[in-house]
Amino acid sequence: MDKNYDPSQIEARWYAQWEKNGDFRMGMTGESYCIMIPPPNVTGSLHMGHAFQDTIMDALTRYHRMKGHATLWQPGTDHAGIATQMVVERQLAAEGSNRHELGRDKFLDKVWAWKAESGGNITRQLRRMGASVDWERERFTMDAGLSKAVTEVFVKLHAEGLIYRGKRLVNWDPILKTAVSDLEVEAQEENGHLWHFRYPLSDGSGHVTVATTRPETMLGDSAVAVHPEDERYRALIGKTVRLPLVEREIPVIADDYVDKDFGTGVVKITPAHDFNDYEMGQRHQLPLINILNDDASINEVAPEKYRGMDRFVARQAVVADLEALGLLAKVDDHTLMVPRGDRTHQVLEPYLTDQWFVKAAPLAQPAIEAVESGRIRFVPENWSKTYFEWMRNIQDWCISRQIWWGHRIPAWYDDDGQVYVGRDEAEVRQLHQLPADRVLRQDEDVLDTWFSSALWPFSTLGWPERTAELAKHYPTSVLVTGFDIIFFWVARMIMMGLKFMDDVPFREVYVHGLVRDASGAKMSKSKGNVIDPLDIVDGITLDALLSKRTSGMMQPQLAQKIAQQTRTDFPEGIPSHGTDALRFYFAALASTGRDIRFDTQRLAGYKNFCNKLWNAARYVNMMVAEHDLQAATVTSPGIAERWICSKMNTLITSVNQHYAIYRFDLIAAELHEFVWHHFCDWYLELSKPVLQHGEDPAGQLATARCLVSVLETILRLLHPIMPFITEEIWQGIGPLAGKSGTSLMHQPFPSPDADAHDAQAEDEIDWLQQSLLGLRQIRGEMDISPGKPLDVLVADAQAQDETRLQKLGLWLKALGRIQSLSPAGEQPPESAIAMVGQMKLLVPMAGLIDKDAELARLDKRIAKLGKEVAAAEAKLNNPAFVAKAPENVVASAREQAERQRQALTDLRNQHARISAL
RNA sequence: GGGCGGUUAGCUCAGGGGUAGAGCACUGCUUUCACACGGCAGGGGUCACAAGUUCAAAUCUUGUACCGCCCACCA
Repeated sequence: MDKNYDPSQIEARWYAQWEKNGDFRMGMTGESYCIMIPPPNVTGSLHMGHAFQDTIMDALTRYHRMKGHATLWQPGTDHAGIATQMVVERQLAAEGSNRHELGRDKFLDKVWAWKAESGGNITRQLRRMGASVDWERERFTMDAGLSKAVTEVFVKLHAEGLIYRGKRLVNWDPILKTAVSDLEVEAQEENGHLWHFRYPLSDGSGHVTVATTRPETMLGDSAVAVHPEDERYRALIGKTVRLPLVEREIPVIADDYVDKDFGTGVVKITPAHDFNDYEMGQRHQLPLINILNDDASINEVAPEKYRGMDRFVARQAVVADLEALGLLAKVDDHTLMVPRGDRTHQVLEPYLTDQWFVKAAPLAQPAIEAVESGRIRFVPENWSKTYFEWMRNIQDWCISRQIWWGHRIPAWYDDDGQVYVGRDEAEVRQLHQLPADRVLRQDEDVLDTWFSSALWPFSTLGWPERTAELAKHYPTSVLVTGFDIIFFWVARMIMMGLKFMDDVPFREVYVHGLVRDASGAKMSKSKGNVIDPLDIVDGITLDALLSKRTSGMMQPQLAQKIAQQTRTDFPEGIPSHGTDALRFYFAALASTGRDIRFDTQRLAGYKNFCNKLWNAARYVNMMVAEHDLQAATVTSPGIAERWICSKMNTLITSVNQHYAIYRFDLIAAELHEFVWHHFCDWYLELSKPVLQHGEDPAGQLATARCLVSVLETILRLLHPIMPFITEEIWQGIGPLAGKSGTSLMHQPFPSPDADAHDAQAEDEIDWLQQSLLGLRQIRGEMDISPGKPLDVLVADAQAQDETRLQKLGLWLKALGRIQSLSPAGEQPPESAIAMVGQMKLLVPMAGLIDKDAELARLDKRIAKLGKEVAAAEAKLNNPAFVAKAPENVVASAREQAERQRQALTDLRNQHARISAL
């Protein structure tokens, strides 16, 4: 083995090997453990969020695979309708073309070509992360099979009246010229104005003043509303006003939606361009006056002057014209929530169009019950509240999109405008007995991408066919996802799963946090703070990082600032850390639900951890090389072996428990603690005197065997989180431990063994550690060089101490660099003392220790202990404590106080003796 | 307006009624034959604030402040 751990070397080899051997293949026998990957955008690339999420899913999958479960981690990608179409349209724009020029079929060819070109990117990156997905089962939401599932679901829901078509007010993106769902609207607080306009009463008796944040919509007003109990305006109800500029007579109506205290208490009503006004329009049978074209310019319904103007241009014109007429009462600054599209970031307009909707409430009800009853459990639990909140107020879901890339809606129209829904045109004709000469046109629209994603847990398993894998792996075990798509995806999968599979799609939903940058900001391309996980893995030079962050920007003016920040944050670029270190880092930070602030220093710490493990393995390999581990010789474990096995058993129990509750942070912390401190700092050190200087061949063999077996167990424990380094080391260590098999990933995950618990061994090694700690403190604080051999005297040794000195003397001497260890006798020389229970270890001061230094050391200890004794006594002197606290608490407080008092007395005596010198 | 988080050592985070923990950073010693990406020892926190419950509160209750997120129709 090389002296230094080099991840790039190791990681390059193993993934290809595993994949070639079919190691990730779906299991079909035994208990199912199945995770569906949240399908990333097929043309996208891996970001930190993916890397984090994939680490968790891979750790779970590998853990359960090693547990012997029939695992399936189902991979695949999403066609991401709007996002992908936008990318290709941008490419066309760069070529000076557009999709309309190209036509639908040619445009779709282009998209497929782009998918073929860039679609492998994210799956390659997934491989680099070590993801043990079953690539043979990779799916794409636009595959024939999945498309068939989409059609099937659409047709069935439509037949049941759960999908309907209707002219409704929807959120309209005037750039994309498509409807989007409520969820795709991002409301942003922005500074705007509140304009107050006077609308003259038709009878000439005056005017009412209305307030609006969108003046141009007044062109489509069809009423003015007041609160029915508003004294000020009671007399106006039923009258009409003359809408300025348009010169239309519109009624003054009463509706208790109006807030008397906001603005003037009079609201202009524009049913075709505002969701509330739409509702009110329905209640009062007001006409819907649509004044916008699909690009949000003013249409021919408005007065001629405004036609063709963009909405914002029209806004200024309307304000100017009203002002000229003396009808502008005032303008206030006003902050308002502006709805913007999550893709284009443009202001969306409520717009009246024909769209397809899913009737959500009937589907939501069982989905709510599934979580209430615990058939689906959120981790952490509090996310269920968010889920309930949304589901109980769910609105119908607009599923049609006026774009080209996606699943075409399976509906056909004849020339009379009749709509027929069916699996294909032939079925439609047959079902409705349409004559062959009846011309049918398929609906131009495609479905919302999330419609197909909602079917992912069963469409990927072959539904609507009743496949064996569907029977085996549905419902899946857990969904691992971010909170941002609970509504978009999680809720909808639950609704669709219950509807079409009659069972939940997954039993648990593990909701992880967001990966943020070092200062806590969300990573985004426009902020230039994105870190590509693979740059952490492989490393990247500053120049490459700079060009990555500043090229292809939507806002090139930010490039300089981003470059500057990047130079500050990563003056030397980013060194290579390897996949295993990054994965371990993610695991260590994955405490439930909390966001991760990316911290390169902590990450570097885990790279060091890999190096530590690597070198521990080198040591083990070297030390056991000369022993025949497979020899028939029967050995019995020594005290150190019993100790490390006992500790390891505790670890195994804990790790298994923590997997069950998704506490990867605790798993990582405990593994780190065990490997570094228990195994390397202590057990490897304890093994050295035995193997190097011991004269007991059986003991040496026992030690060698234990080194190998503990290391081999460590590798199995670490493997789900750090697959590469563990596999690499295991290839050498596994056989030494008597294990056979081509890969560590199929070895059994360690399970606890009650017999391994050994309180006596733990007590004895603890005694040894206390003794060594005491001596090292003296060395440290007295500036005695670590290599300087000591002569140590022992005083006040109890019977137990004597036994332990016998038993553990070899290690005490070797690890403490003690050249002689002897009884102190009646009149010991003045010494620095280390106390281990009653026993005292004396390091004679002569020639070694400075009197003042020792006094200072004692002062420090006395002060510290004195405080503790005072606190303990105060507690025990409190009668309420003694009377009311549980007996065992009082008893242990007494015991501890007694020990501390004794130790304090010893220290004071020692201080007095040294002072007297 | 409603809901959910967070506030613990310089930094990143665990802990969650019984005398404060980790990693990194810091200080001193240390290149001894697994590892200097290392070893040994050490310093460092009135656990945001206030009141309450309790023998005992960083931990439970209530309130306050600040930070963050989600949802919501006030024109």
